[in-house]
Amino acid sequence: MAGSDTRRRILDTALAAFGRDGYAATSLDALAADLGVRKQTILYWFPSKLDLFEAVVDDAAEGLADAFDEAASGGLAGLDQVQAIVDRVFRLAVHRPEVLGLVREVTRPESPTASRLGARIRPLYDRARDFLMREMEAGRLRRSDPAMLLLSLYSAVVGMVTELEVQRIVGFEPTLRSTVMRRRELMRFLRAALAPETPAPAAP
Amino acid sequence: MAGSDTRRRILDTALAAFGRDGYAATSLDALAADLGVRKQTILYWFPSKLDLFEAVVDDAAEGLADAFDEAASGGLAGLDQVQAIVDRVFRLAVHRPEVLGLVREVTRPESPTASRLGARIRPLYDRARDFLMREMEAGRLRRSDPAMLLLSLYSAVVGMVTELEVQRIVGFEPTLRSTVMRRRELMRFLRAALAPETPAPAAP
DNA sequence: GGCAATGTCTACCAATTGGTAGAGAATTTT
DNA sequence: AAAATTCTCTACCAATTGGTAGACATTGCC
Repeated sequence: MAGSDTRRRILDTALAAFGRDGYAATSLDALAADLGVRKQTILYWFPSKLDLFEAVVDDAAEGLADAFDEAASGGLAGLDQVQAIVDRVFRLAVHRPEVLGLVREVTRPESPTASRLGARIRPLYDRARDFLMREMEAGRLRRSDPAMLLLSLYSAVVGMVTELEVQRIVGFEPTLRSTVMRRRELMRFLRAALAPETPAPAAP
Repeated sequence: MAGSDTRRRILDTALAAFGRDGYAATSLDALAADLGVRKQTILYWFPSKLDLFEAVVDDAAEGLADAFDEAASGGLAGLDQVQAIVDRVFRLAVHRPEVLGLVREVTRPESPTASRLGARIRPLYDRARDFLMREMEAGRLRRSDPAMLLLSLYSAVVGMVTELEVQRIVGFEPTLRSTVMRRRELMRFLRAALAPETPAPAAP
């Protein structure tokens, strides 16, 4: 049963590599070297590079779904629920940035695995849209097109989280403190955009 | 002088390819085939693939700067100026999605050309931050950390614009109408987040 | 016409790529 | 203990990669 552990290790290392460098820039040889193993061991567990990539995508989608489930299981409502999910995604992004890098990679226009991720993500999307619709009707969120709003949310969160390097580019050293600040800023941003028209926050 | 035209064509085609498929997934042979030319012609104008990529990045940065200049030269203020820039970026993204794809490519954690784009983009960044700061002090925008806000803006705009494929993934056929709607939705989002605390919109 | 510069090409090349064939070790099953 | 299964390895391979060397054509200049 030691082999199954190898499979797990391959998936993890491949996720990191694909998410960081992309599919094309990741060679099986480099991957194998990372794992301290021969390329043929990888090809034993996954018949081809593309098969490996698809398995990694499935694995990552599962991880994402779990994270959402966890954040959505607290029975929260309105902005609090939104915040819980944003926090969870943020946490995921901080200690496993590869996952979001992989999402970015798979959403390339030419990616043959886009539909694969789509099928895995679709249920999450539907749930999120239903939630937003419900909260809007209950007056706990500003009313707008839920599908569009969800895209905006996705863009804001993933964009902010993924584009860490942009910070570095413009000379923003990403420290722990700046990460905390960014999350707070993002929440300010989201709250301002999502809060219902009739404001009731206890601002200082 | 026909050669200089070749150089231009190579830059354009390479920008499209790098922006769509990424650096590693773009081969000089494929590029040459696209151009109806031999790979060695490319290597005549650009000594290596990396040199070509850097030239493409410079070219794209120049294009971005021009777009910003154009949108910022109208002497607008507050949200109107923000909207003008968002519109401009949106327009660029619609008929030249490769440019933003390239930004995404170059902001990969391992990219050796990140600092190159950074140096080209930095002035734009500084100008934008100064603008936001001014507008906040004048009370025309909600007060917050301008650098952070700028990142949020960047994420929201580029995220929304770049992740067109996410729409497709969740079954949103990107039509002209949906594009218009998305821009409107984004502006709603931004206005809600950026408008000063004392609201004065003429909502129905 | 001669000639030099410019630009595109053919002919190669070494290195790397994903992948195949099958040997050999370790473990489990009988 | 023998046999079968599971797993990782060595030895290759054809195709593709970025890149070099230099022939060949075209153009403008004298």
